[in-house]
Amino acid sequence: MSENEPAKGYDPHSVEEKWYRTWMDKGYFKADANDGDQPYCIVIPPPNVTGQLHIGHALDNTLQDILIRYKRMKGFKTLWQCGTDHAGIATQNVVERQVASEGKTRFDIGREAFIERVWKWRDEYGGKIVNQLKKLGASCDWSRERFTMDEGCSRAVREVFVTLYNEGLIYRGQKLINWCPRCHTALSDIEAEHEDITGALYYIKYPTADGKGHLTVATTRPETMLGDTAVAVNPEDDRHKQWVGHDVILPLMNRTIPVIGDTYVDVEFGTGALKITPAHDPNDFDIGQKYKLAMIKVIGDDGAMTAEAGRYKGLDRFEARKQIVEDLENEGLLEKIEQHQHAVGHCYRCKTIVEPNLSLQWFVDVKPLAEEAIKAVEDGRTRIVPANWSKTYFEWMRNIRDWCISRQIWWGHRIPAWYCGDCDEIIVAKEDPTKCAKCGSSNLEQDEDVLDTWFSSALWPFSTLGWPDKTPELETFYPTSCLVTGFDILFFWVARMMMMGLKFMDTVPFGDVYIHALVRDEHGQKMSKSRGNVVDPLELIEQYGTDSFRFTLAAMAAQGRDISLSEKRIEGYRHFVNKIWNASRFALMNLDGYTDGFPDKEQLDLKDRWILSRLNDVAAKVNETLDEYRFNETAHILYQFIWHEFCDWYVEMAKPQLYDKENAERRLATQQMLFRVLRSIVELLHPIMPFVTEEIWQKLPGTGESIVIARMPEAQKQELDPDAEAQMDTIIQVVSGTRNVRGEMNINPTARPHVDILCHNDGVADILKAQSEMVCSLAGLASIAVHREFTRPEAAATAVVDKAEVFLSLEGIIDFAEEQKRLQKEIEKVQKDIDFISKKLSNDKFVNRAPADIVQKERDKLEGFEEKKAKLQENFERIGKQCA
RNA sequence: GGGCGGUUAGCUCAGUUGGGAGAGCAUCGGCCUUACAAGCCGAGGGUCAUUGGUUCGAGCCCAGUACCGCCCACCA
Repeated sequence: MSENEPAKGYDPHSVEEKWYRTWMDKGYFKADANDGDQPYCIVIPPPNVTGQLHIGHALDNTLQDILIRYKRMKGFKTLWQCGTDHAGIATQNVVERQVASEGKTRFDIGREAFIERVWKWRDEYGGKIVNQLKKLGASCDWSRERFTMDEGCSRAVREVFVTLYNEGLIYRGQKLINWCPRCHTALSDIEAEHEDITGALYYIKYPTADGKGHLTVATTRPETMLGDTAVAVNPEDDRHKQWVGHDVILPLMNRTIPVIGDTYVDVEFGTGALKITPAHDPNDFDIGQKYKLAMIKVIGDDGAMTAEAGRYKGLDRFEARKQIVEDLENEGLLEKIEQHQHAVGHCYRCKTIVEPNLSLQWFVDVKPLAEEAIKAVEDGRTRIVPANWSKTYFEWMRNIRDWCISRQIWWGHRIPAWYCGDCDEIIVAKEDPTKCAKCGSSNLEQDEDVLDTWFSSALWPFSTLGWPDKTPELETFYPTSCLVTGFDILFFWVARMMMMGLKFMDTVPFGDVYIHALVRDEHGQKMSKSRGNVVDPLELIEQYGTDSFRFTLAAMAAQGRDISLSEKRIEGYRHFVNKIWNASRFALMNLDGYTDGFPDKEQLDLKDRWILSRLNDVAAKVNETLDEYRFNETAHILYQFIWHEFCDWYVEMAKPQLYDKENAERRLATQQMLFRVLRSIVELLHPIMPFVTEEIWQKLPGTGESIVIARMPEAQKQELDPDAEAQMDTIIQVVSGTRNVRGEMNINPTARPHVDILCHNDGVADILKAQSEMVCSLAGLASIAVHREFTRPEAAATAVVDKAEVFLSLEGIIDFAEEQKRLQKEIEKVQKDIDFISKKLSNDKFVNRAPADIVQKERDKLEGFEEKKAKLQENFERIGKQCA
């Protein structure tokens, strides 16, 4: 055993920790804006400070790290801008729970003290996800880590808010918004998740004021009737149109409300009569505005009925619903109840059913911003990959509605608006004002609300680079190169970054948006706590090592399709890591006598020229597929090449030469070649598997400081060698053919038989002769003899391959009947091929219309198959005689 | 209601210019051969959901159907 010999199995944990620390100490991840190279920048989708690394983060950040490491190795000046998001509602919820465990509410503590506690919480626990990203190997520039609530980001937020306000794109207004009674805040439209549930449609009679009849309305939310201020019917509707202009009595409240006629009402639905509750339904709100109806708010911000709800005051909204239905029934006003499927909005943070509520909030008029954002994708300034996501993007952008940005919580960027206590002035300013701009009063109070968390996230690509200051970072790295994220935040985040980037930087925030899929469980089910199928990436890393985990994610990341992650797969790739480890171990065990350098062209033998050609082909494909975000192809190309070409064939072919210390020159050339290829392999693999590749690279002779800053191999066209590949193909066919016979015939693997090869092609025969030693070693033979003319032996098994016949003497080794059966099977197989192609070639249309080269190819193939069949037939008959 | 995906080997999935279907795991047979049993050598397994069309030729292009999944949407 040599002192160079590494451990027999690869142990990821110590290696990972060691190298990550080293990389950090050496500052390899730090970007330098003043450096001369071309920039490449990715901004991280900032994880919530409250976050735990889940499988989605793992995929997202693995892909980003692959790109970043790849570009870094290609010599780009590379910045992976990282940081975390303050996550307003989520974080506030966490700290509120903490406070609740002490028996208090945030109101008991007060705003200032509460915010202080959130900061304290953040300082204590907010680093968790950052450390988890490090375990994943993420090569972020941690020295530039940002937080959406830090001083710089906050300044950017104010700058943007004030500018948009001054341009009239931010305004304050009474509108219907989605209200979460549990989080006690307004939400934007996309923060209300619509879910189909089976509810009920209640048919309620509204008696007419003249006492002569009634109109029946249908509603899914009877409790809102308390706030009804009209009933609407379609003026075309013969059933109801006579009531238009008359009044009805609102049951339970005994309020007289008008019947109005509007074509909005669908004659087909329900009874064709629609109750109008402007304060609690978006459509009713519009109708209410149109007809100047009163807006009566009967459901309060806590989800309980208000004083306007009369005797139902104080009841929870769902309790009130029950009570109202019961009361209507008692009064004989409930006509019927039907089952009804409909979509109900839920808070995206706490899943509580949201209430459409009338409320005074701040909004962004996004239409003008969206127009630019649409153009930028249309004309390709930003490319969405895969392209079909741009359809979704356009669809949303074209139907965009005003964005409600105020939140009634404490944790977040407080709205920079002050209200004068002495006049009606609203002051919106970057700096906190001391007195009213209109009346000079110092009786000012700042708006209590904070901004939607996504407001600050929308600025992330430029706020993190120093904006509104003109920094070298901004100059160098904006627009960023690529954004990598899941489709679930296409609207929340990507779309808004596009709008804000274009508005404030006049340029798109990123050239490419790579949208990846969702990670599901091994059966394609969405991972969720309730299903109990959530896998923890940190546990997978613990169990399989980071490299195999990352490789799995990359290998599964086919564009436009969700990932079903199975542990079996990760286990398989752990074997792959180990395979590479052991191949390196083999090379290092045969290091003695090695001197640095590379053999001259003349010293390269067939196997060397072949592997060099293959390596360059693979390098080309790795570069190409990474440039196009085809991560799964990159992974498969490398897997296939490393395992099945390099390990299975090249290393095996190198063995006899490495063991033969007599031929020092040949041995050295092979050693040098082995290290050269191995080195390129780990370099190509490094973006996907950062740790094991560094560990190996460091052990290889003549490398350098770190693989992190090594040069990514690129294809050298002059190294491609089609001749060598064709010749190796022959060798591989002969060896495989021989092995096949041995395997099928159950010949003792330790036996070292002699083999005769019949080959009429001089070129091929020469190659086989020249490589006879190699063929013997690969096929486990004692010797081979290549013949141009040869009388087929009586007792031999046969492998018929392209351009050659292999004869394995069977004296006393096997059963002739068995061999005959095997040959029969082979003949049948070939016959099928012949039939297929003959049919094709006898079709005039094919012969006449298909391109000539395709037709010729088919003819050549047919000739080959027929030749093979003839040989098999001959051998079959010869063996038949033996049987008899 | 609109839009987007999916349907390929027992399982999970690849298959980008249309030219006789691939991988990993699982299965079967043989090997502790001095890098690796987390391995080596061999084998079996698919009318590529369905119907029709374009084409000399379709897993791939077009149209329809079925089933599954996702997103968006103010029919109460």
